[in-house]
Amino acid sequence: MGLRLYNTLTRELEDFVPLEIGRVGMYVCGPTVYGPPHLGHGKSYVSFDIIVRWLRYLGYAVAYVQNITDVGHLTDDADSGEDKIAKQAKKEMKHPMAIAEYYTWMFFRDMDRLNCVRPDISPRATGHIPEQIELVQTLVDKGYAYEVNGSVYFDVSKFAGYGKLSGRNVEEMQAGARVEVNSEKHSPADFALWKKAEANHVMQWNSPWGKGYPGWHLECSVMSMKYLGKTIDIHGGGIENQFPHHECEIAQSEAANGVQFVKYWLHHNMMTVNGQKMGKSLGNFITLDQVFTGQHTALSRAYDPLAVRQLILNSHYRMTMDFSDAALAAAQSGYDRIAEAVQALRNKIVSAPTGAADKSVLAELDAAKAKFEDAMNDDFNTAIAVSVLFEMVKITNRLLENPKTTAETFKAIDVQFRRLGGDVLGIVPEVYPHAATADNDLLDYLVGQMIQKRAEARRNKDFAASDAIRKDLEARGIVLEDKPGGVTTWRRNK
RNA sequence: GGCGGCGUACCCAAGCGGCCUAAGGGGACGGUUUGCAAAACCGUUAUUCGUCGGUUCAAAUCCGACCGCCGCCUCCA
Repeated sequence: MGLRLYNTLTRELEDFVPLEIGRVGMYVCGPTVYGPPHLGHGKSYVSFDIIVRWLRYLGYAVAYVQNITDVGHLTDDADSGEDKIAKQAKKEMKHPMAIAEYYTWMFFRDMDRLNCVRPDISPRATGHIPEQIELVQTLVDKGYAYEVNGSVYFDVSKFAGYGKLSGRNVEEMQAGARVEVNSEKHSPADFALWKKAEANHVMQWNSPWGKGYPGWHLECSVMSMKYLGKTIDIHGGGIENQFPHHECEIAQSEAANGVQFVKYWLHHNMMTVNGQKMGKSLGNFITLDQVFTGQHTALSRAYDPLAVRQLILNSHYRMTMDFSDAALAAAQSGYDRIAEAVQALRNKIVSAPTGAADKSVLAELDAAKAKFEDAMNDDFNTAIAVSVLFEMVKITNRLLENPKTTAETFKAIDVQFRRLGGDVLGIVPEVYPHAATADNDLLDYLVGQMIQKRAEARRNKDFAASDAIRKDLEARGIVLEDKPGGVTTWRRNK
């Protein structure tokens, strides 16, 4: 079975056929950098990270572009209100570019912690002002846009396909529109390509229409075209951007180029808190950093970034996910369970007897892999994919109890964990941060000394002393576990 | 008002016409193991999928109505 994905444009599950054999151009709408990234960003970019990773697993050479919006757009409606980055800049008494710089850094930091692969290109909107002006000019020249008083608007009535992505038509929208009519526009549905800047607007550029700044929708069209071409395979983003943002991107791009802009539109759904969308505007968001440090009243503890990732993968990307501390705690427990098994497995490879890998285990692994691949090919069903990892955990634990299991058998399982759990899902790291290996040698030695002291106390039936040692270590985040055969292992439990 | 989506066990969540008397995780309870823990293992926890109808040999899955919740139509992941 090949890859099938849900295309928002056609509202159907479609076979994935790239424009060019073996290559995929993928553009994902990035964040506007005026605040710390929150759990919603996590769901968004983990979702697309998985898609990129899966395409690469399938052998495609993927060019992954994800922009950074560092020009503030407007806080209330399309034609008035304040630039959000400028607003934050005033608040922090910094230059808008300093704000963008700082939150861009924070975004990358948190995405790295979530184990998202970096985009191949992270273009900034401010780095593409000439190209944006060029596109506006093209649209004016072709008669799709008009200038009024230093601002340029796209004339929606000139573009027949407007509404094809979101399934709306202009008349219906106007009936219930919440937007105040802007007198400059020919029609309320028209949208700004270029806005005239007032003198006190910090971010502004020269243009054929005077000093101004670009409209929000413009950057994605421009950067997508510049780095991936006039028609791209995949464009991703949040469902809330389906309209107007993506609809406007299509109108601009197709009007200018005369060819289809995007073949497959992929939209992920929102993260909610108590059933309400989590958003910067709503102020109900929990930042990723707060989750990783436990610094939020809604959280009972700090969570592993990869446990957050696992929580996100636990549901389908097109479904809303209601966030709760309990759900995250459950994901953390599940993550720990996989981590325990994988670490035990890797430790065992060293001491297990040599010999050929067990054929029946290899067959089980193949069956698991097939199930995993089918699930991922079915519109990226990560929930099933994660469940396959748990099946592998079961196999692992079963074999760990059998002293005859060979190192080759364990190696085969580890390879599959690395491939599916690591390369694809990104929830099984190459090396666990707190694993008793490598640079933790000294700690391993010291804890080993304590384990010996405790073993001695236990031999003397001095359980008070042995329990004291265990409690003491536990208070410092080190858990001792007595395994069958008189072996005691340790692990960290922050 | 228009457009879209969701409602599955105590919680999260997959399944989208027959292999479903419904994956997987968490939790809870019982058992094995253990000096005690921890971890692991075994077992139990939805004859039922918001409600009511309909289509079908067959429905959680399709259709209709109703109830509840959410998103978009203003910036937003």
